[in-house]
Amino acid sequence: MAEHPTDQALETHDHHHCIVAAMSEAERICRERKGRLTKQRKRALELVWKSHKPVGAYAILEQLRNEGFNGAPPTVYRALDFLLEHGLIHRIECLNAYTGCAHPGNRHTGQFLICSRCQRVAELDDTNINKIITKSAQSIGFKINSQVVEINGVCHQCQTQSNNG
Amino acid sequence: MAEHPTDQALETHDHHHCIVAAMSEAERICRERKGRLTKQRKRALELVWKSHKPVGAYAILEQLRNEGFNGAPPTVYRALDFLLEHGLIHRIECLNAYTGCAHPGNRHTGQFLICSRCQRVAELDDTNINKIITKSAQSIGFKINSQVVEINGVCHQCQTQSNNG
DNA sequence: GATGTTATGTTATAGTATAACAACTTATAC
DNA sequence: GTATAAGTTGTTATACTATAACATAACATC
Repeated sequence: MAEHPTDQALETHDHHHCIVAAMSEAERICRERKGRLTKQRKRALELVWKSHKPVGAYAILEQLRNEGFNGAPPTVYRALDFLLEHGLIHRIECLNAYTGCAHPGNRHTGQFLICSRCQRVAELDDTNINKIITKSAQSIGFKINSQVVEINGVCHQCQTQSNNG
Repeated sequence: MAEHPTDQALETHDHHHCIVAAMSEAERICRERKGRLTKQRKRALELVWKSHKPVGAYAILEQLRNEGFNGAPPTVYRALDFLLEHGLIHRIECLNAYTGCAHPGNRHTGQFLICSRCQRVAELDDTNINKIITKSAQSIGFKINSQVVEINGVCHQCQTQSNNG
């Protein structure tokens, strides 16, 4: 748990619990789907979950290298691809970064609230948003494969306190 | 108008008209806001509008170079920044590319339907989508600055015809 | 025509992602 | 048990996207 002080200050919940829960969910899902959650994939997932801030592929790479893996970029991108495919993480397009999926299992479309102050991302899974987007697309005959909904702004916590980095 | 054959085949409307209209709108808006639509910015905007496919910054750079400008990446990114600021183009996050704004004027949030077959992008400006997203964010105290809504799929035209690249 | 402001030129570099091919592991069948 | 096929990782090189930093030029206003 060697996080930055700011990270710790911002965690109002037991984030360790998040990680443990996410990992055991991932194990279960991969077992079910016969996906192989190898050592590196597992470690990559843990690193993604380490905070609620999305992490870049190269940040993960650096961590892995610090831990003795001697990987190159493709190693990390492959792990991320696997995790994305199995719905264990999401990619945040406007940050070029990755974040743990709050409701893993089936590949689904969430909405992401990205705080520009604390950099944390919260995942909504508001089916109303999906529905209205789907409806709007259907009305002009567009067939949806996937949706990207990313909302930039300031989270509640950061609005009500001023001492954030 | 030296477009690829596929581009031409896909254009079911007089796209030249789109460009002309967009440029004159841009002139008007810049005059109004006292933004300087310089030669390069203007040319960049025209190149963005050249098709309904979003174009990357380096594609624009290459075009400009072909035309005798001897610019470097910053030249193009600056022009794009200006155009984004004045609401004349949009950035498509999941493509790292730029597309002409269908309703320029004030900086607004559109929704983008991205066709994976023909690569064309259609812009919706569905206020219902904005509203429901805003509502959902507000309900957890999140203050929105900007929204990214990008919908990947297949457009109506591509669904009903098979001869698309 | 001096001054401040805005825009562009230029060089270098940072950050993100993938192609292509080799080597190794694992699972399964024979 | 070893041959085979499938999946995973290693390795090198490179492509693509974006910005920092500083120099120069164009423009507007007085």
